[in-house]
Amino acid sequence: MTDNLVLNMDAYLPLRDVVFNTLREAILKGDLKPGERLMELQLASKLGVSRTPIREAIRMLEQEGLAVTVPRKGAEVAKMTLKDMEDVLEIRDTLDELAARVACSRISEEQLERLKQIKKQFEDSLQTQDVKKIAQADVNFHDVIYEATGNPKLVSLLNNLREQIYRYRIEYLKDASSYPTLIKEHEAILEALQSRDEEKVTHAMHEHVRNQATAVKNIIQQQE
Amino acid sequence: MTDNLVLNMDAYLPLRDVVFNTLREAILKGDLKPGERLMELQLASKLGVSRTPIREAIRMLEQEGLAVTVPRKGAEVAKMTLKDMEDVLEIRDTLDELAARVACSRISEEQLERLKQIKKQFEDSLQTQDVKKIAQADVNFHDVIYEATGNPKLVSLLNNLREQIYRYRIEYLKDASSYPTLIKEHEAILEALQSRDEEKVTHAMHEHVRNQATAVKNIIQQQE
DNA sequence: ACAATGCATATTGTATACAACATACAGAGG
DNA sequence: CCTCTGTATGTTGTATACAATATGCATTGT
Repeated sequence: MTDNLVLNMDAYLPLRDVVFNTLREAILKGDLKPGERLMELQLASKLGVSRTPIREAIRMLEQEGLAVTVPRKGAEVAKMTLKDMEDVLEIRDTLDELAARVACSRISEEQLERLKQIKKQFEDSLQTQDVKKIAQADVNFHDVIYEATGNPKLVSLLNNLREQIYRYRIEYLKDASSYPTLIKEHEAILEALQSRDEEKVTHAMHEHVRNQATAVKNIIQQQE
Repeated sequence: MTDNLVLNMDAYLPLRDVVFNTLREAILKGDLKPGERLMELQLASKLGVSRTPIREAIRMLEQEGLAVTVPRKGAEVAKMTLKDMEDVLEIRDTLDELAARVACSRISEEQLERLKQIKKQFEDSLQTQDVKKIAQADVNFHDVIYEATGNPKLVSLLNNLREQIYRYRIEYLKDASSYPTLIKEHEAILEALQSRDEEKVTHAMHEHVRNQATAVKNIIQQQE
């Protein structure tokens, strides 16, 4: 029998996951604003499903830190104060450093090659002025490093932390004056990884994240 | 009007939270074993509630990493391989070090005093042979440090990581031969915090966590 | 004997119904 | 005018009903 027709049964996703992804996207893109109420019936009718998958999705968002619910009052999009952001950035700094250090010894030649290409793509994206494209290219760059750690739990933690600052990072990337610095920092990280110099890698990554942290904090303070 | 009768309305907890806590406890205590199926109807009748709160609790456990669900198959208690545990311990090591470093500069005199008392309580608990009591006393010790960071997100992350290794840590604490080392390590951490020596604190904490990590890994290997 | 098929059953996925509670507002009473 | 209370309404909390799918087993055909 020909086994070329194993059409992927991954097509199915429970509605709760569809709803979860949809709401998460909406929150990160800013379509759902911090403090905005997440009313089950309203969301259900808007998304054309019943309350059940909505509720389950909300429970998941809650655990991701993207929503907050008060019993018998309902859920709302999580607000991020400057303090919250500082707390997240403090953790992210440390874990990104860990990821860099671990990746340094575990990254494969093939992954290094891919990182080099993606670094170029990032630089190209800076020309486009398309902020979301730039953000995605940056995400890709760091994802290679994350995956090189071979630690899936670390990867998902870092992705979660990144999510939480996404809204503000987008603002930061609108400022073209920071691009040269970004390029240099990526360069430094790549080179350090290529030479497998743990000291350099962690330092470069720390520098990179710290700069971003400062920028993000400034943006929040401006908004307040 | 007398305002002394503000009896706390916190008495109410949604069933989903009750179920969540119950299941989490059961998983951590080992009453629900890794790989064991979490069937909604069965749990519902056992806990005397309907499927709805059970399902929501499962979604929460899922995000905590304590349960894994396959669509249309159902949820089961997460299995922990040696690799999974190593991944968790790698993260925990780094974050505990971060917590120690941050706490070092932010811990109050009052908290230091409390830490000192709790350290004594821990030492007392070692005499009792009651493993769960010892584990709790150890948790208390570290909790003071966590809270001293003033970073709630870090606290909840560390609690979550601790949860994931709880089952194995219990085994580790059954071995009385490690007690003297534990006492010394706690002592070193406390002293370093009292002298506000960041270098010493992080080193002591790293040492402490690393020892525990090694022990936990040994236990898992024995079990396999 | 064995593979394929169909059927019964168990279980999850989703929708809906009902209950409990919160909120806002109007009206009664002071 | 103010306060309190009752009521109407909206929303969440929980239970249940129904649909779709997975699983195990018996049966059938070869």
